[in-house]
Amino acid sequence: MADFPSALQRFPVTVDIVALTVRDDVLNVLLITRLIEPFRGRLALPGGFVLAGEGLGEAAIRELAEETGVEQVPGHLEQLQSYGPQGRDPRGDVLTVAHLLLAPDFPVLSAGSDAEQAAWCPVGDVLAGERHLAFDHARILVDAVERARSKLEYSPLGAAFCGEEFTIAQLRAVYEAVWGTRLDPRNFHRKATGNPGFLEDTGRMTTGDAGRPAALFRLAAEARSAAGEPVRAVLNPPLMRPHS
Amino acid sequence: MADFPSALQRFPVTVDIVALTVRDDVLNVLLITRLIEPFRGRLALPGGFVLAGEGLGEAAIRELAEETGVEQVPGHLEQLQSYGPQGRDPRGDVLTVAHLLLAPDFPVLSAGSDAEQAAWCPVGDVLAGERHLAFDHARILVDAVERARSKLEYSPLGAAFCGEEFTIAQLRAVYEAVWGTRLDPRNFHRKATGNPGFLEDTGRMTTGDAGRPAALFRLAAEARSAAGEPVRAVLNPPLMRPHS
DNA sequence: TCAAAAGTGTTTAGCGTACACCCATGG
DNA sequence: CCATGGGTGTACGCTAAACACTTTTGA
Repeated sequence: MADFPSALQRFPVTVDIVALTVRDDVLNVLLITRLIEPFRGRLALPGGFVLAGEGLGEAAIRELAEETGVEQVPGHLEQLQSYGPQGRDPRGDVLTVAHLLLAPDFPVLSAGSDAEQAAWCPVGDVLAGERHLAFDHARILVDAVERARSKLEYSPLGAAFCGEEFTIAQLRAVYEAVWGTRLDPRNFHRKATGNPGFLEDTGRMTTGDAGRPAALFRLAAEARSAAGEPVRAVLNPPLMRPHS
Repeated sequence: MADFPSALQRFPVTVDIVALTVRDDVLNVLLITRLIEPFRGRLALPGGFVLAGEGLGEAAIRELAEETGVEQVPGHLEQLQSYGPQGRDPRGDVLTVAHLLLAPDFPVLSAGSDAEQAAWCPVGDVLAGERHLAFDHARILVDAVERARSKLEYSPLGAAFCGEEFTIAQLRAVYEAVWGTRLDPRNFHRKATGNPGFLEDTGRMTTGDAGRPAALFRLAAEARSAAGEPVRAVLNPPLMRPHS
C-alpha cells in the first residue's frame, strides 16, 4: 500500500458551532468568552480542535457538550462551510469547519468554575458590532444566519427551533424571528398545516394561555432528520419569505 | 503570543473539484484516471493536497490548472462541503474540501504524456455505477449534482454553463440537462428574459443555424460573480424545476 | 414553398395575499 | 360579557402552464 508524500503539509483542523435559537422572539447565538489566548476575553463561537480518530460531526458534538453541558444534540446539526487555513489565527494556519445548530432554547452550562462560559446573545446585537468576535467568527455567523434563513423556506427545519410539541403560533414566531418579518397568522396556519409531510397533529391542546386553546403539533416522522443525516424532505410548496 | 497546544493533531487536507458541464445535452463531470496508488487506474475527481500558504480556493484553482491545463477559472467555482477525515483514504485520515465548478464545455488537456488524463464523463453513466470512483468521490458527486440542481432554481448560475454569449435555447438546454426534464421553450423564454437583473441583450443575433435567428444574451453585470465571491443575486421569481 | 426554430399572445387553473368572520377559552 | 388569540372562508390578483399563432431564417 502506498504512503503519503513525504513533504506533505498538515494542518490543525477545528470545528466551530453556530448554535442558533429563538429567545423572546429574537434570534440568538450561543457564544463563549475565551479564557485563553489568542483573543482572550473576547466572545467567540464554541468549538475546538478535531482530535485523532474523530469525524467532523463527532468533533462538533463533543465540543458542544464540553462547552455547554448538553448530553445529546439538542436540535438539528449540519455542516455549514469551511474557512481557511490562511489568516484566521495569529498562531498559524488553521482550517475550520463551521457547523450550524438549530435548536430550541436549551439551558447552557453556567459553571461558576474556570470553564469557558457559554451564553445566548441576540444575533442582532452581535452583528451590529457592539461586541467584536474572535477570529473570523463574525463572518461565519453572517453566513450561518443567511443559511438558516433560506433553510426555513424550503425545509421543515423551522420546527428544529421548537421543542418536541409546539403550536402553529410558536412555529410562526420562529419564522418571524429568523426572517425578521411579520407573517399573517391565518395564512401561515394554512400553509404550515396544509403542507403534506410537514406537521403531525398530536391531538392534544394547549391550556392555561389566554385565548382559544391551540392544537399541538409535532414534526412529521418523514421530516425528522435521521441521526445526523441531512433532512431530505422538502417543503412543497415552500414557505416563501416575503421578498423586499 | 500564545502557541498551539503541543499535542495538537494535524491532518493532511485536500481539495477535490467537481467540474460540471453540459455536453450533447447531457450533464458531464470531469474525471481523471489515477496513475498512482491508492486507487491506481480508477476514475477520480481532480484534486490534490493543499500546500502551505495556500487558501482553499487557491488550491482548487491550482489543482484544476495542473490537471486540465486551464489558465483561468473557466466558470463559477464555489465550495461544496468538507468530508472526513475518517475512513476516506487507506493511507490515513485526510480531510477533503470539495468544490463545485459550473463551466462551459472547455477543452481538457489531453497530454499523451504520463500526466493524469482528464476527460468529461456523463454523470448518469458514472452514477449508474458502471465505473466506480476512487475514495468517497461517488458520494461527493451526488452531493454536487444535487447542489447544482437547486442552484439553477434561485440563482443565475445556469448561465455559468454557457459561454460569454448565448441564446435562450442554449440556456434552456442547460436547465433541461441538469434537471433531466423538458421545459416549454416559449414559457422558458418569457421567464428568463422577464427576470430583472438576469440577462442582458447584446443586440447581436445568431446566424447560419436552421430556423429563425436567435438573439444573443449575456449574463447581466449584477448577476456575475465577483472574483470568487458567492453570487448574491437571486432569481426573482425563481425558475422552479417541475416537481414530481 | 416548406421546414425549423424564435418569439408573442391568450386562456385557464391554481396559488398567495388580504381580510372578514367565527370559535373557544380566561378573566 | 369582553378581550385574546386560534382557526376557517372568501374574493382578488398574479403567475405557471398549455398551446395557438406569427416571424424569420435556411434549404
